[in-house]
Amino acid sequence: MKSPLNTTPPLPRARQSREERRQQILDATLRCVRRSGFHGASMADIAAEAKMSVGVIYRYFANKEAIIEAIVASDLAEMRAKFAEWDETPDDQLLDTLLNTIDFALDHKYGPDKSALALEVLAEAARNPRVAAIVQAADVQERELGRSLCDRLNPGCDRRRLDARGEIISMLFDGMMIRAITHPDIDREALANDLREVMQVLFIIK
Amino acid sequence: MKSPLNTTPPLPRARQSREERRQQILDATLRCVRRSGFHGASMADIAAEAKMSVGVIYRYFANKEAIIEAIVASDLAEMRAKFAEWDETPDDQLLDTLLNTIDFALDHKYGPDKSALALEVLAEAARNPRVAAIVQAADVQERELGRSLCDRLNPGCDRRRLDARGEIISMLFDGMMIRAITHPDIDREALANDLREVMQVLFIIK
Amino acid sequence: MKSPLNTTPPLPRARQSREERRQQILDATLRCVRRSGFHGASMADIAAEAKMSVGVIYRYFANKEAIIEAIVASDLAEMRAKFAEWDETPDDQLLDTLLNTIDFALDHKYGPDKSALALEVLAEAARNPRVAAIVQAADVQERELGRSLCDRLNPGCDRRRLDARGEIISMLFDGMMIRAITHPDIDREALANDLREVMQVLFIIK
Amino acid sequence: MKSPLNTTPPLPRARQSREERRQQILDATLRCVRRSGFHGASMADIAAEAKMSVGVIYRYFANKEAIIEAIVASDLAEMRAKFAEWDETPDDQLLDTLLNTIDFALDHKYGPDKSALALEVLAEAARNPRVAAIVQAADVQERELGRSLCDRLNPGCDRRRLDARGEIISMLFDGMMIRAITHPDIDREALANDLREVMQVLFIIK
DNA sequence: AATGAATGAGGTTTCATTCAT
DNA sequence: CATGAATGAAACCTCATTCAT
Repeated sequence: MKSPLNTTPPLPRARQSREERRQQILDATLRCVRRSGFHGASMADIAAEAKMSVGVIYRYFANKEAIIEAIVASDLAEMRAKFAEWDETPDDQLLDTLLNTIDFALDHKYGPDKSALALEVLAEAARNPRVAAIVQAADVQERELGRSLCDRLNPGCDRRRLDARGEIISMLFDGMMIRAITHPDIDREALANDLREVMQVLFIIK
Repeated sequence: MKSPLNTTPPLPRARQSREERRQQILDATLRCVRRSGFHGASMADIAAEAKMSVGVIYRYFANKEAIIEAIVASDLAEMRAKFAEWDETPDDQLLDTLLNTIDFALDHKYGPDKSALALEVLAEAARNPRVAAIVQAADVQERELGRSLCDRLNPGCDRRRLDARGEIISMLFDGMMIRAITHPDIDREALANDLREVMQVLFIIK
Repeated sequence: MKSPLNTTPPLPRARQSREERRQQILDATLRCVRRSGFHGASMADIAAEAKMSVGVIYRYFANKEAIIEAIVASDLAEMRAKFAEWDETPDDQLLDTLLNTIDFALDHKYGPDKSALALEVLAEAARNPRVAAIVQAADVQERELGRSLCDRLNPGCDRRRLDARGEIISMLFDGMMIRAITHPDIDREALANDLREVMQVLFIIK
Repeated sequence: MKSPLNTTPPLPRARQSREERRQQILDATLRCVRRSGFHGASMADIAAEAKMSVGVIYRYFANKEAIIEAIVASDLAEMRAKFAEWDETPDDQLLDTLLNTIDFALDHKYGPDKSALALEVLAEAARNPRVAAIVQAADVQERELGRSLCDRLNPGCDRRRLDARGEIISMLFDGMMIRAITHPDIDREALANDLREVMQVLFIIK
């Protein structure tokens, strides 16, 4: 012990922890990316937004791509959290819980920022294999979780049909993000009503 | 004044019309954008791909943004052509025709390039108001066409419900483009079967 | 024919040929490198020295390394030219010609710039495998030429000894470049006299 | 005197003396410079190699240049030690001792790292007057020592000739460092044999 | 009209140096 | 004294756009 008198942590620890600093950079990047896209957001922009110097960012991320990957990963983690929540719902409340998610999903996906980021990520994934790998790995997990939900709603159902139905449900939710761009001012109430009806049909196979 | 007085054409007249030239540039850009995205495609790339000099491109488009806008517009025009086709289908064949579109749609949307471009466009639209305007204007038209189709399948149905249902159908087709990225290797046959069932339900309200 | 009246070459050809432009860049780089070394010479410095913009340099060289390699290559080409000259000297004048080279070599190697560049190249070669390859490939040729000269002076001599002697002679001439740095103000006259004596011994084996 | 009043040593006293610390830094720098050259070795690299923080290095050296200068000086000191050794050799063993040095010199100069560093230093000296001054001051001393050796081998010889011969011998040894780069895979045995013969001639004037 | 060489601002990244802790 | 996070200038390189030919 260099100084046993010192009660504060031996390593003087920065004002902010390494993790906080990383998050600060990710938050700033998020704002920039929403404003200008991955390629439009320059490191200088990000640094300014995070109120840091350009150089310091490189102490926390190897390069710009690493920041992007971190954003993608954290964006996907959010969705996984949602699934975890459903996983703990009792069987008899599951269908209702899922149907009630519709309103939440609509608000979420039609939020202007949320979908913009997701589309940015997807466009990037369409070309950047590393991003594609992250996105697809996350989807594998989501499908697994989704399948177990579907299984509980349709006990004994053929797995092939289960998967196909899961895929269709995913299309619907993913499609919302595109509709949020192409038709931002829908009649959300009418849509919610109809969606609930349709979803009920989709969740119960046959 | 180009020189309307000049009756004899001393200049051997452009081998290609202005419109052909524009299209040639757009085609080249499309190939570049699919390969590297809007920002990854440089004017030099485009010029090389179009077998022109960079300078000449600026005689046909004010700047790179203008080319992008033109591409977006032409991409959307393609979809309008599809609707026009359906518009001419007799009532008694309409549902079948639409259901048969599913296979075509799957092949189309799950094609690697197609969705990449669309997502590129949508991500751009999420930020660039001019692109957003183009995309949304196209969607207004598509919805109009879609509504008339839906109306023929569900005579006398409330317009609000019609629109909501149209929205949901759009979500499904749009969602395919995202699924093409996140889950490119689906069991397309099982999916097509299930989709046909689901679509039948979606097309017929109530 | 775009303009049959135009007697000048059909391609309007830049004011300077591509080759001239390349040389202009190499010359500017040479001045910068002598002043500040390979790493000290920035692309901006080179551009300023060549009275060009930074960007144009990249139309002629892929990157800074390529410029360096070109400099290295041209530096080595110079030496090869010297050998070619000796190759055409008749047998009975060869020894005298070589001995007379000593004065030229001293002036050349002790010139302030010449050795600086060579050492820069060698230091780079000591670490950069691509540069090392260029330098060593050139040396293979030089040795071949040197061996044929040595062979003419020592007919029937064992090749192994021939090569060793050639190596020693190379050491002497290469060593001059280092001496030019560590002891720039030698008594060049006394040195030339002694060198002539020594060389005579070196050229004639045994 | 850090604190002569303080009889009890509350601060555990630096484990290493200031000089040891300096040497530690120089050693680390040496390893880094051999690996990547003066410009390639970053302060962070050096700190990591020396297992210190960057900050502490600045307590021992004003800046990076000062470290380099210290390295250059220490590199030259090594050679001086060699001369001192010879200085103590009795006259009747001197020539043999010197000739036996050849094998050592070959191993030393053809070592990959050694010459790389020396060339790095020389290239730097060719541009940086401060480094040039250090290198040249060291050479003055080496020449003095060399002259006294030559004098013992050639008693009563004219100083001008002595110096010239010394210069030529220096060229040979310095040249080895360049040959080590341009022709690293020589037939070292044949070379050693021939060198011994040649050296014998060089050491004895006339 | 067409060319493609030239421009130079702006992109990402590195690194010597400082200084609060 | 030691630390290592922070700074920000400067490095290399790219590219949309212009313009002399």
